[in-house]
Amino acid sequence: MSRRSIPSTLSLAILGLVSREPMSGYDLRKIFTTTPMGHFSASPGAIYPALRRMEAAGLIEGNTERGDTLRPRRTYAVTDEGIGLLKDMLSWPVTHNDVVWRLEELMLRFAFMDGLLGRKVSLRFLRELTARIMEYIPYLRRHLEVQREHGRVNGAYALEQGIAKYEATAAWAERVIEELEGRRPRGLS
Amino acid sequence: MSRRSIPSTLSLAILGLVSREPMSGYDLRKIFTTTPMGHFSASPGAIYPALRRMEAAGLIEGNTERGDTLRPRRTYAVTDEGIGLLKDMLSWPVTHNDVVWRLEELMLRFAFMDGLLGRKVSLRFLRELTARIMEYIPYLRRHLEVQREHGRVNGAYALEQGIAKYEATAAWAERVIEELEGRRPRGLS
DNA sequence: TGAGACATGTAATCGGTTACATGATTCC
DNA sequence: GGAATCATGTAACCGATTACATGTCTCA
Repeated sequence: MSRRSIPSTLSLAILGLVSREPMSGYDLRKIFTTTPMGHFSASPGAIYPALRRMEAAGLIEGNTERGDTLRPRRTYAVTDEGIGLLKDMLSWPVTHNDVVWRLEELMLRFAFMDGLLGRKVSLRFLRELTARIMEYIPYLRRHLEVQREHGRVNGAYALEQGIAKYEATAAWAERVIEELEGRRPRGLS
Repeated sequence: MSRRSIPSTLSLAILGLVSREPMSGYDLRKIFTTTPMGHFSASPGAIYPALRRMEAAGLIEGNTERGDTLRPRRTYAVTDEGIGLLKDMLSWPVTHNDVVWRLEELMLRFAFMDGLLGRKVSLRFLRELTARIMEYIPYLRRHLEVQREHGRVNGAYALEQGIAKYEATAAWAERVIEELEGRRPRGLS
């Protein structure tokens, strides 16, 4: 795990998508508006500046088509450096803070993992994820007691929703581990 | 549902907390660092400016203690206008976009609902939430098929996690509805 | 030739992050 | 009197949102 990083989750999504196949900003916007791929802003004011930043950082490379016109099309492809950073970020360990604050980003990392890194890395990721969630849940349960003691009925219920979310994610991770290990038939959601 | 609103989720959390009892910025920071109350930045650079904005907007009112010193303590209490806005925001219907992009904010709204509005409003909220989730899941399932057709193994799994999260939330909501209606004993998470 | 999809951009504004700075009170 | 905790703030920077602006291609 190195310290190299990327500013935002949006950038990670862009880097991951562009690493699968070269794309224009418009293609990215289409993906963000028409698929559940993360829920990223498809606003041009977010995507085009992000592409320029990443190009300036050497992570992607733009190729201009129709360059003579006033409305050229630019297709971006990932560079070796971009692939390096992406692989590096996808290899990061799953931390407590990831689980608390960035669960969606973790899922994004997982979604891009199989193309660039092996099944083993996916498995390690899932085991770490499960471990971090299992460490976190008791803390949430203690606060659930506190909410109840204070008579915060809805506060307690809302916490229960959080716990249910983490439990469902841990159960999902365990199921996927079994499937990836071949100990269980695959693909029945 | 009026159009009046507040800029950020952080502001909603602050308004809700301050509406329960007057608090200083420091008190808020402590809550954000030591409890799972949302996961808000406890950074002074976020909280103190937010308090000033909300005071300027007339939603809260600061009371300075120790005003003669260079390090006064300011305790903020909600104003009538603040209560009005909060009640209004808590009464908003649950929309598709809320479910897709702001599930955590929905839970925050729910957590503050019982103090200011009746059990009936909580029940309506939960029914709307369940309905919006049930409408959303088939869309996610269709995209799950697309991921599988494209051979995106991890992509499909990541989507399954999303679906599992929504299913767990819908199940939670249905359970809470029954408990609030008295059709089921309460409080066993 | 017009509609609709394709395609990229900018400017103003705003809130959050990070890092830094500093003072007050309590209690041993 | 020193440590820990209480307590508030600011400045630089940055990325996202919103709204606006505009050009290009395809096909009926």
